[in-house]
Amino acid sequence: MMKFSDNQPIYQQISDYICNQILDKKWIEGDRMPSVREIAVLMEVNPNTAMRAFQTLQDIGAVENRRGIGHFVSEGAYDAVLTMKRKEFIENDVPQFIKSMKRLGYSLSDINDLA
Amino acid sequence: MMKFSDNQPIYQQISDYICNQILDKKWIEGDRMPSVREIAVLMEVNPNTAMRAFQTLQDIGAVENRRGIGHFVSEGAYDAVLTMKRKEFIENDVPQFIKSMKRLGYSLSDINDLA
Amino acid sequence: MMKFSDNQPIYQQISDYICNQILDKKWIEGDRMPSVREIAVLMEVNPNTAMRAFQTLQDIGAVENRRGIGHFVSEGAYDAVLTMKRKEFIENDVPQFIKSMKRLGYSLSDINDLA
Amino acid sequence: MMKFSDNQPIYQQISDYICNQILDKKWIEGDRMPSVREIAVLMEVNPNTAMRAFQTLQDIGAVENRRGIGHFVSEGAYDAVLTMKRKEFIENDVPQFIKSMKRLGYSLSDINDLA
DNA sequence: GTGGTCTAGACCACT
DNA sequence: GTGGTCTAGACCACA
Repeated sequence: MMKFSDNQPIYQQISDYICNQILDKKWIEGDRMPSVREIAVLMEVNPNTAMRAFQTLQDIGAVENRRGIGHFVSEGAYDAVLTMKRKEFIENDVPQFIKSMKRLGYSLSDINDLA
Repeated sequence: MMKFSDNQPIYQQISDYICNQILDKKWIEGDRMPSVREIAVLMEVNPNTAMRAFQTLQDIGAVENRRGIGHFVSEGAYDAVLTMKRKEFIENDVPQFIKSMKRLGYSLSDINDLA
Repeated sequence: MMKFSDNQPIYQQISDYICNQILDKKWIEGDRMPSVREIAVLMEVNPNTAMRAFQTLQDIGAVENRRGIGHFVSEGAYDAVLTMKRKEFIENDVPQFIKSMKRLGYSLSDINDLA
Repeated sequence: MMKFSDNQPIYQQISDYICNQILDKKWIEGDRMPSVREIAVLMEVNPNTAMRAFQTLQDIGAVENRRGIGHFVSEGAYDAVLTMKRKEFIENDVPQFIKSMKRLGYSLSDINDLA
């Protein structure tokens, strides 16, 4: 169902995947998400690992839990995730990318050609 | 002396730093590099960690060891590093960057404005 | 209708709420209580959860069930609840409160000022 | 070595214990803490459980980790913990305590006599 | 030696 | 059924 890379913890890859689902509006606010066990089966992962993904999502306010019922995409999840990811992107990814780019002798128009 | 991030091994951060010194022509081919111990002290790092950084540099042919004397920037180091880093950049960094960028609703011209 | 905290079972929060109604003499002995279904709807809770709240109240003798009719505040409910809650308060809550208070550098007169 | 209560997760009781050590100045900033495995043995708990305690402490900034070396009481831990615990106390514990107290017919001078 | 991640599987409280 | 916690034990990367 899903290929995991080795240089990042699986639970993080799962929570990133879910964030992307939210950003792509495939899962919208209020939606009930698959249960921990379902995710575990779908992604061929231990339930604990799936659980941990949900917990990190809860920490950033993207997901909330109704006890005994399941996890839901929380109110304002889209904005919360978008804002957080954009901040990370602008503050970390972009400067680092630009720095590497310049060091390696490329310009943004080169990137444009590649994209 | 140097701040290390948590999501990447320290030895790799050190070897990246050295690669950048080479790319920026601050250290050029034939230069004698600081000893493992000097690096360890300067960067407040375990000597084993500094050693491991040198080993990865040796593996990619950027550095060579003259026994009993020290480490030197090897012949052709600049080209070797540049080629390798460019390959990584084009194959991994650029596609990933573009994907994030699109998902977050930015375009290359936005990036241009930020840079 | 009601906000539930996460660190305590909902059925317990409901039964506490009802105990408080009794202590505050808002519901007095012999009063007919809302039905399980009514509670469930009002509090947006699973009927089983509401049911369980009633059961714990029955266990401590605060509520009695007349079959086919409904739940009633039982004879002596006020005294029973008061006695039980006081015991809990003196034996558990007070010592724990005092301990936290001291550790955080407050005295009872500080609390008095806050209250 | 330590008795754990049933109505709170063990990992939380451990992290509370550590917070108290910090508040009581038994462990001060910069101190190296026992390793995860040591804690696990001392407290007769699974290493994962001890680990989780450390992680919650890291989240609140009381503890930091030097990779491959161990966990340390972080700079400013005392203030961070004190501030956080005080906030919780004033905002949650005190009002709730006062409310119970009044409802059960006690006054602060009664509490004073008990303390 | 250290922490970090993961699996397998159990048990529990709650809805 | 749901999530939450815990154990036992493994493997890995890192210092």
